[in-house]
Amino acid sequence: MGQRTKIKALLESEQTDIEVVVKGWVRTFRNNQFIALNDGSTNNNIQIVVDFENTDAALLKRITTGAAISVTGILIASLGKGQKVEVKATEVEILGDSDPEKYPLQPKKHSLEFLREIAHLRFRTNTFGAIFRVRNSLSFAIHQFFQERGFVYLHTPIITASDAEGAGETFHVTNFDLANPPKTETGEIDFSQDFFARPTNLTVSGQLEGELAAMALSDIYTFGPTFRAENSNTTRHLAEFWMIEPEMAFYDLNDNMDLAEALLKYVIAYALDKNKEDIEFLSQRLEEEEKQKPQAERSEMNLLQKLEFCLNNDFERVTYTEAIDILKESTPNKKKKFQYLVEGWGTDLQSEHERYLVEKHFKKPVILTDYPMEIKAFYMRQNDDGKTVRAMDVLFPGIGEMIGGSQREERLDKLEQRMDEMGIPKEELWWYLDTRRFGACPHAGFGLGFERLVLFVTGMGNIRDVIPFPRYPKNAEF
RNA sequence: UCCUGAGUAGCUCAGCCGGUUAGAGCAUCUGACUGUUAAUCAGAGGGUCGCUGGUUCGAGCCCAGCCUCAGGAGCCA
Repeated sequence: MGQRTKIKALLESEQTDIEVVVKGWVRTFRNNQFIALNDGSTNNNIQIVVDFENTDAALLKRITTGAAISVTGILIASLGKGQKVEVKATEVEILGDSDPEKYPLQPKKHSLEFLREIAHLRFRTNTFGAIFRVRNSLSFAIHQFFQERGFVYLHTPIITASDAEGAGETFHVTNFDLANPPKTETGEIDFSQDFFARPTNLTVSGQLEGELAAMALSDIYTFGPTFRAENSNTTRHLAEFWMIEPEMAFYDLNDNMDLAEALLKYVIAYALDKNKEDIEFLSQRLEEEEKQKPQAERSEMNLLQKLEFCLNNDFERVTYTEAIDILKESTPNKKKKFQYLVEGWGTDLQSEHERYLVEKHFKKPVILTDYPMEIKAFYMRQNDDGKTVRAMDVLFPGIGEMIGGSQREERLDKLEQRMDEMGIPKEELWWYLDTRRFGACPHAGFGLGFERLVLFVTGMGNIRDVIPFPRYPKNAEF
């Protein structure tokens, strides 16, 4: 018995009439003789032809949807239509049975909601096979992009003590017996007896630590899990998600934007090249889904066209102030179609405003910059006008904010002043402020939400479908 | 957390104005057929109508509370 060959290689094989061994999971078994077999190497199945008249009936009965089998046979040019090659089986071995009365996946369309409930099995569907192969490629491409440019991959801590970053609600980390935690004399929980001798939580961002490393290594990036305990119930938020956070010394905001745009284009192009078939499958899947919708709600471009369009056009770069002017003069604002009307300068943009700018006005990715200081984080570099900061948000159609970043405030006095104003405890972040005391330099960085990127490239509608086992309020199954 | 909608067979869904034994397609099982493409044909089995309580002679249907899911909003990546 020879080595097993993956189905992707078999389907691409130039040679036929050779003996092969294939292993995989049965998708369908038609007519008591045709097995559609898949091993995840490609979305396409290989057809196994069983000589049912000379095969034990008890064995045939065990070839059911979901069963794991090993097939030895001859790879031949297919005698039927619909596929180029097929495997004429000489031996079929059942590696793992799959009780058809209990196996939940059927050879038919299932709703994404149902598949979410059986996330441990949804890998076995065409859609999720494609999604996770694309996710893999995007992940690899991100490393390749940064490695080609001399960035250092930095592992920032998952457990942090500072709760001062203001990036959101945190999950606490402790080894206390929660039913009976040590108390101080005044009746409060005594964290001095906890594992780290202080309150700790899961990271909400590796940025502050990333900045420390950039102040020596020049260009670094992180790519790791991030945790937010916000009670967010949307199609674009998770409690546990993966984030890419590059941080570059001697970069200003323009350099930052250039890098962000280059990164996104690089990884999208990479996935289009490596996962053409998967993305084509997802594109077709979307088109069929769209046929259910009324004409007016269908998108103008299919998924492939959207991705190509994104590659071939410069992202629009607009300041917050310019964006407000555009929105003020926009038809939906004048006709009072917006739920939140745009009247003055200074408030944050609502989802509907971002969507109007990206999907209706510019019709391409938009980078908004120079937001009002009041609505942005303390570490963003202040502009000379005294009211805006060098922030940037990269907005994508259908997704909203894909990237959030800024040039960082490197001037100690400005930074401390802002921390005081916003009530950020300077003592806790002494180590962060030290970088401004010793060899401070202009620098910038951003955070890219990995699942939002996967969402865009796969064309999926819910972020819970582009991560293997999503964590969100009231859900940590699997 | 807020707004809207939904929860009926393994899956997708229908179920009239509150009225007899709750239906269909697919899946499953049995049989037939055997170059099929989510095979086809015939037959069969399969239900705590999300949960709890209430109204009523009678509730899948009406009311209240709760749970879960979806979409939108907020928080953000």
